[in-house]
Amino acid sequence: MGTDRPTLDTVAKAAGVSRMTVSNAYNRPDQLSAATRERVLAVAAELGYSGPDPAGRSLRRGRTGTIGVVITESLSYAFTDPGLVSMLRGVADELTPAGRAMLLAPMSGTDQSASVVRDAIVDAFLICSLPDDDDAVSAIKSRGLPFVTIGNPRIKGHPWIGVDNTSAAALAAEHLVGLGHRRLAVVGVPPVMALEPEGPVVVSRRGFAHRVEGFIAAAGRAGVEDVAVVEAWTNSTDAGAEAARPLMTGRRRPTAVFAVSDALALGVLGAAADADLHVPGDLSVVGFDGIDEGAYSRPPLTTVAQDLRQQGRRAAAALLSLIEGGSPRLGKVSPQLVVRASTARPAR
Amino acid sequence: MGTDRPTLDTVAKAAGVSRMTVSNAYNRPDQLSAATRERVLAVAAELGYSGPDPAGRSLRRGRTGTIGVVITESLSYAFTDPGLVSMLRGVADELTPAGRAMLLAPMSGTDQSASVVRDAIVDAFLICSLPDDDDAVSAIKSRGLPFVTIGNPRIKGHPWIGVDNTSAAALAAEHLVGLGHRRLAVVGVPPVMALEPEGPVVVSRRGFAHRVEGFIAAAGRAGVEDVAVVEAWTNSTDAGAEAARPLMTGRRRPTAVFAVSDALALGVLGAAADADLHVPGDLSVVGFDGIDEGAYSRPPLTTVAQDLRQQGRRAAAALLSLIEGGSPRLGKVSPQLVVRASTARPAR
DNA sequence: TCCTACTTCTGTACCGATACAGTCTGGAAC
DNA sequence: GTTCCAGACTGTATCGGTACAGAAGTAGGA
Repeated sequence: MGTDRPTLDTVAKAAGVSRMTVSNAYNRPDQLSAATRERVLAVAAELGYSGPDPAGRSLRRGRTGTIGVVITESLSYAFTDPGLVSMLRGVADELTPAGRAMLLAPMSGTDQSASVVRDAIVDAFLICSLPDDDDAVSAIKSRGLPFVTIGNPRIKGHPWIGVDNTSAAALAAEHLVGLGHRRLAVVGVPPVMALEPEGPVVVSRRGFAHRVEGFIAAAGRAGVEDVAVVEAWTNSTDAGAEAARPLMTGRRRPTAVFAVSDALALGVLGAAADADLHVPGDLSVVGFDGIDEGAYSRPPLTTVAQDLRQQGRRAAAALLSLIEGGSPRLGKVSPQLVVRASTARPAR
Repeated sequence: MGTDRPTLDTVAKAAGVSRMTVSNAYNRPDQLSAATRERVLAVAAELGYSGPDPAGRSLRRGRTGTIGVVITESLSYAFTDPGLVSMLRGVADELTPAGRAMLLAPMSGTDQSASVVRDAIVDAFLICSLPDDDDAVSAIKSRGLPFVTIGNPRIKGHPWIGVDNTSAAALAAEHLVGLGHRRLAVVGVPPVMALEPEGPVVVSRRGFAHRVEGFIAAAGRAGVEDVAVVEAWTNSTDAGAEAARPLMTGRRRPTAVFAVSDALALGVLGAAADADLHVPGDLSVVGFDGIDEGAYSRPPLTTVAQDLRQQGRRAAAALLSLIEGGSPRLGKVSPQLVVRASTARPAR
């Protein structure tokens, strides 16, 4: 008694029509007379009924209108990664005109990740940069909903989009060696849990390791073996700066640095400035991803661009098509070396 | 017949128990013997049943485990705004330990925004920076779900958190005037639709106009009337650079610029560098928001920080408490003037 | 032996809506 | 005056679960 939320039934009784008629007033205006419809809506408004309850509707209809997005381990971390954010932006680009919402699952690192996936009220999943053996991935598989993956788990029978990190990193190596650099360094991120203030977070699912290997291998093929490797504790600008600091001094310091992400690379630029090294005069820097900020840094960053926004867009489009029963094709994206002002021939 | 997805019933029949027992096997292990539970789960696994369907469950339970987040007009734009992203990060911080997911509603600018809100399968809404008269706001009100607001729509009886943009901007003015600047400029964002590549987008819901007014008023109180105002076409680094360019030349160019967001301010730094003006020697720059990037720019940015991450965090915490039946209190956040290296006394 | 107390499991009634297959009404067609 | 039909509305079953109350079965104590 009292302040119960009105339902279809409440409105139906109050308007003196059947429940179906109220439902039709909202969903199929052509199934009833305009007069009745107006009356029903008026009664509904008076009762404070705001339309069919989404939960009931989605149960009956069998679809929810929302897409689940599952990223790395920690949502909080995801928002600090400009690459992931622009990927999300691409997803949003595609979902907005389709009128679908985006459900971000909070992957808490350890236990719940799978249970969050099991409880997600969605029509389909978009997986981005998860380890192959992640519990969330198998949970998604067993949900039996359509899904596509970006970057990491490549699952047979399901659309996938991404770059070949190994050959992409080779572009950076070839560029630097081509400019004449002979002492190189790589700033990577270890493939382990990083301890963030809010807890342990796996940050290296985006093929960072392959980028390091690909860079070293390509440098080797080009005749350069002198490649120092340092690891940043996480994929962020300040971690990049911190990791690069030791590379800035010494007689045999590298003349060029490849960072496995633009976020790190921006940190390298900062560390260089702090060490009074001029980029690109004293040090060349190459990043990876092609985030917008790279174009506005001082100097603008040379990078291996992979257009994450577009990947997000295409993945989302594929997902929508999958939901409609289509069988979209995705696949490898070609990375582009974007040469800006952070690389040059080494000083003599 | 055939490949129908298994339900509780399917599993119950196959395991020779009642539907309730299967349900309990998942939700209340203490309600049945370990042996039965194990058998039920085994049968479920064999049938490929991945646990209770979230839609059915949420209908029956009356809660969904997800929070709806409604931001400005375009989701795509939201991801380009570092301030909004860090606010989202704060929300994620709070939601992750609670095991709740975050539903981002795609506000498409015009029509659907309200219908997306009506169809959102959520327990509560977090509204961020919407105009008071937005359809989505009234749609949320009529849903009758708990909600809190950040920044713009301040609604009686619902928790609100935000800064007083007018007095916050005054901090910037007082700082600059205190340093001795007498020719000032403001980079604002007009309170209108901006035309982005993907369509018209309202970008000025974050109190930009109040910041401009607050700055001018405070400068006036301090005896400085010479305040030029330029408008960026959107709230982004490149728009900020573009808008600031005309301020960089001329005999009577301003000696200090206040940008209504850090994103814009970073653009101002870029424009200054392009014009060979030294910051802070030739030009002081103050931003607004306190985004992380401001700490790593060259030079590090003086800014009026409002800790958006924390606001997101507190708003989300309040929302969770509201869902639990609590009556949380939020309120005004005090902005902090963070003085870094982008401001100094004007050159003689 | 009977009774109480537990544990374990089952039955039934919803949660709020929509699909589908009618039923009813009034008017056009013959 | 029937027959037929389109349009407007209603009844019932069901979507997939869970809450709650009760029914067996099992043990321990008097």
